Amino acid sequence: MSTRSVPDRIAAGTSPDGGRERILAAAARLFREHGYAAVSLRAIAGEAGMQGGSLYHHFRGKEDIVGAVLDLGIQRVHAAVEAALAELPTDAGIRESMHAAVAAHLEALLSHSDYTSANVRIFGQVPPAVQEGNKAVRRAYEKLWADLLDRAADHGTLRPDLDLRLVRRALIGALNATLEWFDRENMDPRHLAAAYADLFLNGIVEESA
Amino acid sequence: MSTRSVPDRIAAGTSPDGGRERILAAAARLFREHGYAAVSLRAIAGEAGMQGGSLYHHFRGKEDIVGAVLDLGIQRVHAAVEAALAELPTDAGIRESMHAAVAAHLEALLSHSDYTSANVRIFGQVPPAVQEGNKAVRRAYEKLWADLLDRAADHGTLRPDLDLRLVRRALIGALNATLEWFDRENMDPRHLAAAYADLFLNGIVEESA
DNA sequence: GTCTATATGATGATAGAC
DNA sequence: GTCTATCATCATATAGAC
Repeated sequence: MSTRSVPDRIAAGTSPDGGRERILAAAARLFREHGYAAVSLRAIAGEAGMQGGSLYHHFRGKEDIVGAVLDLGIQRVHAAVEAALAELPTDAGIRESMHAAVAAHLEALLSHSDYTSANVRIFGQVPPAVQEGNKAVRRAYEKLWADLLDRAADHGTLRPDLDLRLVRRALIGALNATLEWFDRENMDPRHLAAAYADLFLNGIVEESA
Repeated sequence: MSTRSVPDRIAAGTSPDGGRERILAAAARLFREHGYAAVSLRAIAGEAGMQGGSLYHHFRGKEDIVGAVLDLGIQRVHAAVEAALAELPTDAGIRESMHAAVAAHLEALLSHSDYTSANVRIFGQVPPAVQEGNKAVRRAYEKLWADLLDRAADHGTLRPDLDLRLVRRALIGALNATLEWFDRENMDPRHLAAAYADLFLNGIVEESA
């Protein structure tokens, strides 16, 4: 039995998962900035405070590392949005639900931006086997949004001529694109969320007619 | 004076710019699929039907090639949208202008998808000097959209509380994200353009109130 | 304008000491 | 669990023949 607390073990680098987590954080940051192929295992190890060969104690290889980074990039956003929707009253309308989901997505997206941006940027560049592994995680998150929009449509609060698949893709595309320009120094993510939810709910023109 | 027509010279690979264009097309396709660092000059040369050393007759090196690919990815869309807007009557409203601009952006984006997708995917992964070179091209295209939205706001046809910078970024983000899933076999780009223009103009909820 | 050959260095992965 | 040493392979860029 360990004689050190969990934080102490993490600080000492002897936590069972401390090494693994340090490696993933380093990999996410480097993959985001330089792409998949440009990042050497030596560079990841260096950022994580170890030598190249030590990575193979925690992961089977480069594909194993990037697979974990890609999955975390989706799963953290998925968990945040799921939790935000669970906190809403059961009779919440589309405006309230959309705002909560958009705000949770953006807050998680921009808080874990090394993982989420790495996912958006390099998914299309990793080996096919790694892509396949991440697709299941992606589909699970897409279903959350599809269900949210379907429920609103069933309640008659959405315009009936919409293609909800296109709405979902446009919305997620616009949200994820914020990774390329958003700067916490200049804007509050909650302001961004309010503006984006309003934009998709109401559009830009003054009158509907 | 050449005894062959321009198409013949291009087909024979003896056009003054045929080699350069073949190299750029090959590079765009490979950069899009595998990322910047993953693509070797030998691979680009092979796709273009030559050997590695021959590239240096047309370009100074890898950064020169990727810079040209990134610039073309923006410039071709910019030119298409500019031409579409120029064809509109001078008294065209925001609905007509938005639809024309969205349709032209999507058509050019998806027609030159190797160049445009390479730009979206690898811009953040190329050396800083290459990024700087492409930023001027990006800013020029952003100004076109900023002017379009500003004119509509001046005419009072937009909701007055909008942050037009955010509207522009959300719209371009949603449009460019189509590169990751759009398939010409399953959808007409004009249908996509109509749905996206309508979505941003009118939003998704049934009533504005 | 394209070729071959080459200089110089970095890569992913592995083996085995401690 | 981390280290060092090493293998085989691949990279960009250059030089010079044709």
